[in-house]
Amino acid sequence: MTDNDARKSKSRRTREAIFIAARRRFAAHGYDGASVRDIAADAGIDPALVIRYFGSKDALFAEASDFKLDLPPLDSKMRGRAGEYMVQNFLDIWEGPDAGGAFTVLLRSAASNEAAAAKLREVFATQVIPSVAALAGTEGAQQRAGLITSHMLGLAMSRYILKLPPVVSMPPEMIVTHVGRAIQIYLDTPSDRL
Amino acid sequence: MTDNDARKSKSRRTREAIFIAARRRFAAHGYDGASVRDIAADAGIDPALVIRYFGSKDALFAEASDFKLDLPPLDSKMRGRAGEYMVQNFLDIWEGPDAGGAFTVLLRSAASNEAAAAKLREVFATQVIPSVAALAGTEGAQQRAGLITSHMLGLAMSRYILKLPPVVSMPPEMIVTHVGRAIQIYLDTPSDRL
DNA sequence: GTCTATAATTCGATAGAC
DNA sequence: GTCTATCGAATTATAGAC
Repeated sequence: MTDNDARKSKSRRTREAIFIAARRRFAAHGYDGASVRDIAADAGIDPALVIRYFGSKDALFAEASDFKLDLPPLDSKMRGRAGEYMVQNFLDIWEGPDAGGAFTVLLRSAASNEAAAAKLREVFATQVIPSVAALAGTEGAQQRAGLITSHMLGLAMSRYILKLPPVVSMPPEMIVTHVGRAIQIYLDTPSDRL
Repeated sequence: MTDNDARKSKSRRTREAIFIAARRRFAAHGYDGASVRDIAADAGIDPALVIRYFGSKDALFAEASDFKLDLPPLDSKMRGRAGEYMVQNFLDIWEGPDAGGAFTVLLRSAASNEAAAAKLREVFATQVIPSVAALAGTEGAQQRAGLITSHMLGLAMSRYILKLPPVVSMPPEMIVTHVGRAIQIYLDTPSDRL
């Protein structure tokens, strides 16, 4: 390993440290509540380096909140249990191995930051609606997706952001069962009854 | 009307102007996004007066976000349609004559402001849970209220905060019908199946 | 590649004249 | 009762030494 490689490697690790600290700070306190100084302190480096590596706080936020929902392909043969499946997948995003991730960053900030809200709308339009359309047909897919998202986002708000005690202590299986059933109804409602 | 009365009256009107401007600013931009200077500019007065009348920005926020859900009494004789009734009532809070009110202030700020989140939890505990308990019995009332709130808050987030296009353009009757049915199921589920 | 020092704003809050 | 002037702290971002 040459000196050049060593430097490059250290540079990459510094950038990574900043990125991880930023995602955690943004997730915990939102865009406004997380300062560049705080992020730098968490990462153990100087605040100036944050700007040097990412250009601006906005650019860092954009990168920290960029993510794919990664909805697994839901074909029509699993129709009957798609609701439960979607809720389980949603819980995995929040509570799985890489929790505290970009989704928390986005939702927490979106309420008072227009850029974050716009990105959330984009995720909805490009990832949620097509996924619902693939499952229940294109007709009424926007309304179905809207109703489903209304429930899912509220679940995330209640459980992870506001931390309403009864929702926090609810076991995952209970959430999957009940919310899954509600989602299933939204998927099964005939288009002409929407 | 004496000089004293006139002064008092003007004082009251100034305070009112500050309060209205504050509620609108907080509702539109959240706690952090609304500065005392902005609020004063909207009210057409000097920033120092905001502090003079309310003591601090925190105190002003507390007053602007204080509200009662004012859930109408739901007795058990309207059981079958309670879900739709609750959703209609919820829509009225947001879209009725005094929209842009304290609820918007609270929800928008709660995502990144712990004080606002705490107040929202208090509203949930002291107003939502008892109302659900009166309707469906005390057994499992917390879980029922949690599931119902998960849907309602998500609806508010989608329609009023994030403004997801399909949810924004959804006619109220459609929301009442579909979300009302989901709420109804949460109310009707037997306690031993929760 | 990293840090010190600081510029340029913006914030909430205060003191005191009128 | 209202405003002018300003303080002290915090913010993002930059310039330049090492």
